[in-house]
Amino acid sequence: MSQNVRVRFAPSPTGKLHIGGARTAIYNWAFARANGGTFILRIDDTDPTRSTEENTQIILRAMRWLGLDWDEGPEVGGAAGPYAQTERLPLYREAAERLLAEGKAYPCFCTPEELEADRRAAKERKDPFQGYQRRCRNIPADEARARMEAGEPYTIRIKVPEDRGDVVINDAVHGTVTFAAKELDDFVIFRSDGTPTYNFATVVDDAAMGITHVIRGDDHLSNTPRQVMVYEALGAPVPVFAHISMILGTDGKKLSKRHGATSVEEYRDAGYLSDAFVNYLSLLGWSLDGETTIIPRDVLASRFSLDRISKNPATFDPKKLDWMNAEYINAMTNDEFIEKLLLPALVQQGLMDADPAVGVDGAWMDKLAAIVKPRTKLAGDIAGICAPIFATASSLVYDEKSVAKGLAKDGMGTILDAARVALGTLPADEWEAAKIDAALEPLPDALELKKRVVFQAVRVAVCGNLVSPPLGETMELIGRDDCMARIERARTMAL
RNA sequence: GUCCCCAUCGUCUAGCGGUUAGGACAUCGCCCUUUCAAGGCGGUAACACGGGUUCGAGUCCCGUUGGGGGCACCA
Repeated sequence: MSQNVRVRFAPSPTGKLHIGGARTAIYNWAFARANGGTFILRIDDTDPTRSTEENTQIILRAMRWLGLDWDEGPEVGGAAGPYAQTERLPLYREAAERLLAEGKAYPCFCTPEELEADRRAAKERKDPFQGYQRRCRNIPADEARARMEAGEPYTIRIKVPEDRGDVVINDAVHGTVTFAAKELDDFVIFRSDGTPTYNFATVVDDAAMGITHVIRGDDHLSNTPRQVMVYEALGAPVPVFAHISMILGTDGKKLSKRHGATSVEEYRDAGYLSDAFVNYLSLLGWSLDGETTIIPRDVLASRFSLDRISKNPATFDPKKLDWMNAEYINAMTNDEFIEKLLLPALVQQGLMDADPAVGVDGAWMDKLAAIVKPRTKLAGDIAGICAPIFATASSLVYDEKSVAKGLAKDGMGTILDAARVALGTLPADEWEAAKIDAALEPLPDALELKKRVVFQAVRVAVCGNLVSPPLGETMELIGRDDCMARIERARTMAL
């Protein structure tokens, strides 16, 4: 890539940043980074009725969370600004007037009704060409000017050159795509209300901003020949296109609200790690080598390439995302885990003082992290795992089913009594996992019961649940006195 | 309707004329184990269909079927 790569992500602030948009942003960003290029963020808000400032902020926030830093765009500025289309209106007008003056575009006075009638007629006579019938294309220039000056409403249409042959697009992912010349339409570039249409504004901007590669969704592929017409009329070089396939829901249908979470912020709030999320999304339609699945963002930023983008539409698989998130969590050091996930979760649950300096025993915290980390798939799991540990003998919530299955049975009281005695021999300063385990270890034989039954009973007594992290570790963290008190309390539930 | 795109395990994909069709998620089994995780080992599972081209086709060509997208004074 010898030229200076300039790419852009240009979302419309008509909604939140969704998964598909996020992936497009990631690809653009990664491509720029891998080629020492410039990544531009532009807000395509030419549709004032659906665009909102609030959505723009949501998108910027999502981009920051994803860690996709832009070199030019809102808040950082740049030489090619401004970076919101509503602030570039004069540029579009200027460009349209130039095309008008050069005879590369013309005013169209057709009313919506006339156009609709033409469309219907074309459909009825099964005309292979269903586009604009070019009624106004040959109105003499002076007549057109007179009607415009008289205040007659008009749109501006691009004039597809008579001799323009087929439009051949060389797409970086699809290869050569040909659109027949007869399909080309004199489409509207300026509305009668004086605003530019998307296909025009985008090209004017991309040309003005020197965009070299347009990486965007497949849904724009059919628009591309139209846009090529604009580039040519403008006399601007046509960029390289890379059309990436859509992301589908688990049912193979286009991703929508009914597939559950579709916006980036929902994933952020659900407790996914930005790194894992970006890694997962980058692999939806791209591969490094077909083998590697864990791809840290710095590798993505150095190894991303257009030629390894897949043509297939991809189905979003939440299960794999979950796995990847757990993978990233597990790869964290204990300290990282404590700082980024454990502490914040505990503080949020009110289990810990907001001031991290208060009441945190480093060694204790490290042991907690060691048992919580491998059990955490999502940040949201932490509170549930920690709850029994942070409870007290009186506040601990006993799970009904667990009590019924593991505690409220004949002979269980005997187990608790034996456990209390065994643990009672352990001095407070020797209350550690290995010694707790050792103290409990002879019980099954002594009581002539299965290991499982014995430990189940103690587990439910101490943790309130049949499921918990390893007993010894857990009991060490809970502390001697509280464990004894819990067993005491549980004794009343056992028979 | 018309134009364009797409087609390998359930899912994401590797493959770029000769492979026991590879990896990952999911799933199943085993090991570890006092429960749950984590980890280790192993299994099930795919070239949509039909024609060509070729000594040889998952790979190239055509068609069919099936999905998706565009065809607006929406982006």
